[in-house]
Amino acid sequence: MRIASRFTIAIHTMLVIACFSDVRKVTSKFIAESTNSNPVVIRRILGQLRDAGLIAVKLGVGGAAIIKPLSEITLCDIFDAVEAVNEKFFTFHANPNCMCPVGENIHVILDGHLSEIEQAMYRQMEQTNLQKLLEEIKPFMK
Amino acid sequence: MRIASRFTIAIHTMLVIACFSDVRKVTSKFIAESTNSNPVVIRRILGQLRDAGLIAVKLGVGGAAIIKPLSEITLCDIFDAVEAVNEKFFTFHANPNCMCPVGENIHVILDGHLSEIEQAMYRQMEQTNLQKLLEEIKPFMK
DNA sequence: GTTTATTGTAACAATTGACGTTACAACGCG
DNA sequence: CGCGTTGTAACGTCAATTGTTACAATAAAC
Repeated sequence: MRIASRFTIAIHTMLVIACFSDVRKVTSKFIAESTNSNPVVIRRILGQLRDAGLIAVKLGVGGAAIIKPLSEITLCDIFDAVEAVNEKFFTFHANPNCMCPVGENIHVILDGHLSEIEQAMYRQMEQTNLQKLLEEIKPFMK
Repeated sequence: MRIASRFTIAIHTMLVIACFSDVRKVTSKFIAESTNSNPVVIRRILGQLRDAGLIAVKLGVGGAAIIKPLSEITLCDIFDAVEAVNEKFFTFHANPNCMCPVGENIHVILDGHLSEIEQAMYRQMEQTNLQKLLEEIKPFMK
């Protein structure tokens, strides 16, 4: 099991925008060069970040900017933006046999525990925001 | 992003073994019927659970049994058994551009935070063991 | 010793999702 | 208008998951 690289690319993307958007125009091409990805892939991610209300992207002239205080954007927000929120984190096998006491009750028994695991991950993701990450990068920048 | 159904099938499998192995022979076919899966798929999972030291599988005559105290087998053990342990949980995009201050330092900055998220999930998975799950199922079994 | 059910494993197909790529219409500024 | 850029559709490729068929190896039962 793996979480798609889309997540780390999205974080990287947000940091590039945060670092450069007042200095220069941050286009999908520029971000693609920093992430070693592809402008179209980046535009898809930018679209998701925009739909989540985290950034604004200028049509025509180009360029992305962050439209929320950096300290209020957590890794959780970015994760939710680029990984389908409505999808279940854990995949449950379909139609367990209800003639078996385990199969009949596995959902009732397990759903709560699985949801707690997911929540633990989310709580931790909420602990890190872009402001914090930016402060960790700054010493390397000058 | 999704965690493969292998994980919930493995939990289901362990519960079936725990419930029935002293009453009857628990074969891959029997488990496949309860999970609505396939005997070969189950045998693959049984192999992983065996390699992790959680169960023993009788060759020839058939049948699986748990070889560790139920209270000492957590969802974490099962997760580690069926999801490749050596693999990274988060996929990092390859070769970020080291000519960019963000690309150059993204790994140093992010690795620790990502690892904390992963650990939070693991800590929660350690909170639930098979003994607990079995007690939750028993009322339905009578 | 033969029969029987079962495991372990290889091999393959089907499906899905991620990522990259090409192409192009729409957009907005100079 | 001309230019660079975005948004998006349409594909191709690749890897992982799940299911399936097939079969040798195993061990108990008879």
